[in-house]
Amino acid sequence: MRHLQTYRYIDVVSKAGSIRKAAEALNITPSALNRRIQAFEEELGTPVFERLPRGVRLNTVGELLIQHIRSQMSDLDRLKSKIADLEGIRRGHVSIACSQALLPYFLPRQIALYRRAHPAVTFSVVPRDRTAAEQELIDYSCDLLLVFEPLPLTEVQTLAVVRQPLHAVMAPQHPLAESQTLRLRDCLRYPVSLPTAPYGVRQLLERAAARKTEALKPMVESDSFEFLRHYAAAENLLAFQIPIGLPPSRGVGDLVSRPLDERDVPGGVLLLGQLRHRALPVASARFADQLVTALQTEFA
Amino acid sequence: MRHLQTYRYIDVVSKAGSIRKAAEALNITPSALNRRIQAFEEELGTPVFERLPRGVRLNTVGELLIQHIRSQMSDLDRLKSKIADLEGIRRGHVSIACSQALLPYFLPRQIALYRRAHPAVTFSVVPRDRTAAEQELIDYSCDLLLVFEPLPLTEVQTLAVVRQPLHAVMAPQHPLAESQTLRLRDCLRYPVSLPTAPYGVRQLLERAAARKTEALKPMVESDSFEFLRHYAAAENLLAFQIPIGLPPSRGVGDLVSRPLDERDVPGGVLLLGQLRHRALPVASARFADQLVTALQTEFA
DNA sequence: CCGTTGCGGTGAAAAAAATGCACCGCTTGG
DNA sequence: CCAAGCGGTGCATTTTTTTCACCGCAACGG
Repeated sequence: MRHLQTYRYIDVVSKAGSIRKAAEALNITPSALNRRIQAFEEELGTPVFERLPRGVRLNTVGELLIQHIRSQMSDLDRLKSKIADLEGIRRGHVSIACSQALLPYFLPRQIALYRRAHPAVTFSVVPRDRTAAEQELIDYSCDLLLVFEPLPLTEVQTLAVVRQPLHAVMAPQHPLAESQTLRLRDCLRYPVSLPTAPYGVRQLLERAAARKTEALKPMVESDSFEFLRHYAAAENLLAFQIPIGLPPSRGVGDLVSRPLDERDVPGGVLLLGQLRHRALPVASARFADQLVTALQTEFA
Repeated sequence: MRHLQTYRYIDVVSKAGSIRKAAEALNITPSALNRRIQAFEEELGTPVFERLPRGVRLNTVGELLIQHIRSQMSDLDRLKSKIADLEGIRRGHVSIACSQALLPYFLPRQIALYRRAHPAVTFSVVPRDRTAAEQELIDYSCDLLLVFEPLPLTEVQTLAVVRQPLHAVMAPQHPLAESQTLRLRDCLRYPVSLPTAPYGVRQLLERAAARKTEALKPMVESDSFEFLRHYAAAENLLAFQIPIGLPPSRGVGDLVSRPLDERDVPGGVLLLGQLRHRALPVASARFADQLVTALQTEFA
């Protein structure tokens, strides 16, 4: 909307860190952008940016302002989606920041289900770790967050929480594939692969191992659960995953999964949330509702 | 702020009911205003006003839009007041819609008290009946509402409620001035003056009288409590008022007040509220805090 | 040490947008 | 049937915004 251009400009400048870079991104000359900002600051009666030798940065007022700008933009989106809804069009866009475990099965299924009912609604799914996901919410870059083992998130309002025990994933011919549930000690007798330290799965395992005074000695580490899963199949290693990241049946294709005994490794939690006090666009709110019921019925 | 001019224009047009009238109020030509509205509607992709033979009126989308506009404007005010606060200026404006009983003693005292601490904060006090006061909140024309015996107010969020027993007000030489508390039956033996039907005081008395199968036969009716009070002194009639509308001591100057027995006439409630889900400007929020504690300590 | 680079800012010309004016067609009410 | 009031439009005019070319400044690198 044109009357919010200045707001958009300020937003872009704050992200770019310099007027000239922002101007390039906005396809206008730096001087035009500079003048807009100056005019706005004059109107507001106070500077919004600190001028540094290598660019600009929001000052305290600017921080307040940028929050206001983001919330107003999101509110305008919400208005538009309400209007679309009112016209029966049911358009919209839903943007979700989520942990990797959601990518293979859960979200594709849920999104497909939602889009069968509302084909004009589009989706963005961005894999993010737990802290980055929260930042996406705060920036209004995402509507929803769906992460495993969140850190204390002060800006997030919980929509649903479900418990997720850890599973070990392995090739069908792995010796442990015989057991129905696995003890941690048994797992650690075999070579394992692990996600890197920031991930919830890794932290749960580290904590559990520490309690048993065992050490984790992963043969392979990676940021990618998909890689770990495939690698486990290839080299007959153990990998670890949570149920929502596993196919609905416990063994499918070239891998099987077995739950870890909760006495050894307590399950983590998977959290669906949104930015606190934010009113979501209708499409996002409806999709969130669907996720809440899906999570609760599938992982009660 | 200039970038919200179109919003302001739309707001004024919606209130004026015609583009030409609004244009006059805004000191621009109707054609300029008309074009702005057309441009905005085109940008939005849908009309906002219905064109009628004698003017324009908001359509459904327009109603949605106007809500959005009001909330955005109020949000901008809040941002500005936050900024002022941050700069230590503590400016601001507080606007209160209230019942008449608040006008003589309570609000003047409270506002004076607040302004001693924050001299740059300005106030509007508009006397309104209970339904009109709610409308003021919904329009964002007022920040706070302070009314006696509110009807069910769905859009209002309660900040404080205090009980207010009814008092009879009379000249010191009135026979009933002897008693400490009054029974309804005693009062009705003497000529009384009453506020008109929409007022809470009147309704409480009507209900109480009906229960006792008595009838109220006011000698004088008025919309103005101030008039009623002075008239009671002049003709030696009984008037009725709630404690918050009376001077702190029970008899001062040429009038005394005596409480009605609560067995006959149950007290009403005085409610302090704001628009639900609205974030108030800092000044209004602080003043509301002060009112809450004042109400609770003075009328616990 | 000095040239180079990238930054925010400015003056004047050029382009774009908003406005004012005069007018149209329409409905309504006397 | 006409006058009044309404929304809408074409065109000249005014105002605002953008561009272009340039300045001074601080940081960096040889």
